[in-house]
Amino acid sequence: MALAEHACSRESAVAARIDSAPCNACPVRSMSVCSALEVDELKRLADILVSVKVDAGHTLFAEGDGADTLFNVTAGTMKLYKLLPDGRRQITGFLLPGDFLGLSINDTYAYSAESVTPATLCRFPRRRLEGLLEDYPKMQRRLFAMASSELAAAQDQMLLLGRKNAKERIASFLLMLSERAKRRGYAENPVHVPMSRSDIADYLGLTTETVSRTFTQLKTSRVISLLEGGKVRLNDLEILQELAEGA
Amino acid sequence: MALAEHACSRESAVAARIDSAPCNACPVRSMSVCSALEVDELKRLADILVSVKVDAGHTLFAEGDGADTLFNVTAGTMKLYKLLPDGRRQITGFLLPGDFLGLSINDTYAYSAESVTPATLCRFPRRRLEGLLEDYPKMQRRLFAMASSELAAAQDQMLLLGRKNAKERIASFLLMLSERAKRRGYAENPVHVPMSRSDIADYLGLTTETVSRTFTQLKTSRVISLLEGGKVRLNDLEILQELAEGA
DNA sequence: ATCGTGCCTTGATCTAGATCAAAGCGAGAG
DNA sequence: CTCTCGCTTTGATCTAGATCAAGGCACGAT
Repeated sequence: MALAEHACSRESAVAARIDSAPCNACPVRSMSVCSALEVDELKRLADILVSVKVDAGHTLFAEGDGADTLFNVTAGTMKLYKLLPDGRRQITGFLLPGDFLGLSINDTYAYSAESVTPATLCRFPRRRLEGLLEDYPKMQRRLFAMASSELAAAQDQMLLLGRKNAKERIASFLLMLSERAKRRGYAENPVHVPMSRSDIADYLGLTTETVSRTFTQLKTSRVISLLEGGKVRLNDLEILQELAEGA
Repeated sequence: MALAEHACSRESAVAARIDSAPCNACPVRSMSVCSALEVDELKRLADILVSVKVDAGHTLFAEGDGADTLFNVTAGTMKLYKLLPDGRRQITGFLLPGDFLGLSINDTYAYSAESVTPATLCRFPRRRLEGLLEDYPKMQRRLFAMASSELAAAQDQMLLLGRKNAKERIASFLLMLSERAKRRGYAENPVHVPMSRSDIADYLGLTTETVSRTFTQLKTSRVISLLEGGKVRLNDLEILQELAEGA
């Protein structure tokens, strides 16, 4: 029996305590921290989590907020970003189902989190999840592995932001989206690109205009095709790969 | 009794099995993974590590090499970097004593590691360290905390690379170095800047010329002073902070 | 001492991408 | 059906920082 409530400090979100055997049927179980746990252990996880549904454009939390909840994306796409005082924005990552968010060193979030599409997430009280990590070292290890691969992705992104030109950035971005979709079992070619030009720009350190022009260039040179509903067909993976590395 | 040997596949490095009670006296014990262990537990760590000394400019390992060793910096400064096929380089981080390197998701390094100054490191066989992590969950947790804070630093760096201008980048860089030095108990103001202009450029996504000009500008406006031996005095932290955030 | 060989700095010019400006275009509201 | 409003595309111009080009300076080797 699900009960609706107001979930977050910001705007409205619908939260529902999971009825029964929740995690077992979870579509992202195999992708996330949960994959570290056995069926019976999952019960303890289910006990501390609440499922949250949000509309597109919902701010889950903002940089500097007290970081007492962690989340796991189960459906939809989220974006994480940082702002400079004058409003310049850097999106540090897009999250897909299975991704974790909310980790922080001190006790405040180091970035803001907002949904790109309608999304659902599992919400965990930080303290209680930490308790679980103490009891289940394999879960701790799994979380460490996830953080490590995020770190590797962050280093790739530094190379992109520091040294690649606009075309290389867009090519890399499309390949990355396609690769991630594939590993989660979604369509990898036509790849779904749900975020706006302006989000892409803020992720790649460009402007909307440059992103738009570069998409047009790639389309004109037949390397990609822009389809309906935010889908992009990658017509020549090989060329795209070369473009991405500037070879 | 120390025995010298050739350590790495690349160039020569001097490795020495530690004689006795090694970690106890280690200058960076409190800063690194080791801080998670008690004196008696440290013995097991000491058993699997070898101390390595390298000259400045020594390549410890290269991107793509088999990642079967991990390192902990005990003295000196290291740099990690990624290369594009045409030689463009992005330095993804500078490591100070206490920092860990060598983590990888698959079994190859995702970046190259080279010493900026003469350095000493502890070298661990990956398998055996992983064994230790299984036995000591608190060490696992400590490593996770270190990875998390590296991740947070990487996100800051994305903001810098994606959205800050040259002056903001240099100001941020100097403040970051000073802050890190402070937390490790080194001099924070005149701050030691051991890396070349070209390394700084490749870390900040600029060219040597721009780095040099920007240092000159900051010097001319009396915000910093360039001292002997790669030291930089930060004359006005407040202004520097404002410059860094573009306020 | 003198010579090189790498840095580092400074100057002149160029350019990729930003900025400024103005149409298209499309989905939801009325 | 038509009107908006927000997003996207395209065009014209501008500029921060890259690139090209000399010198200057310091330190190790001869």
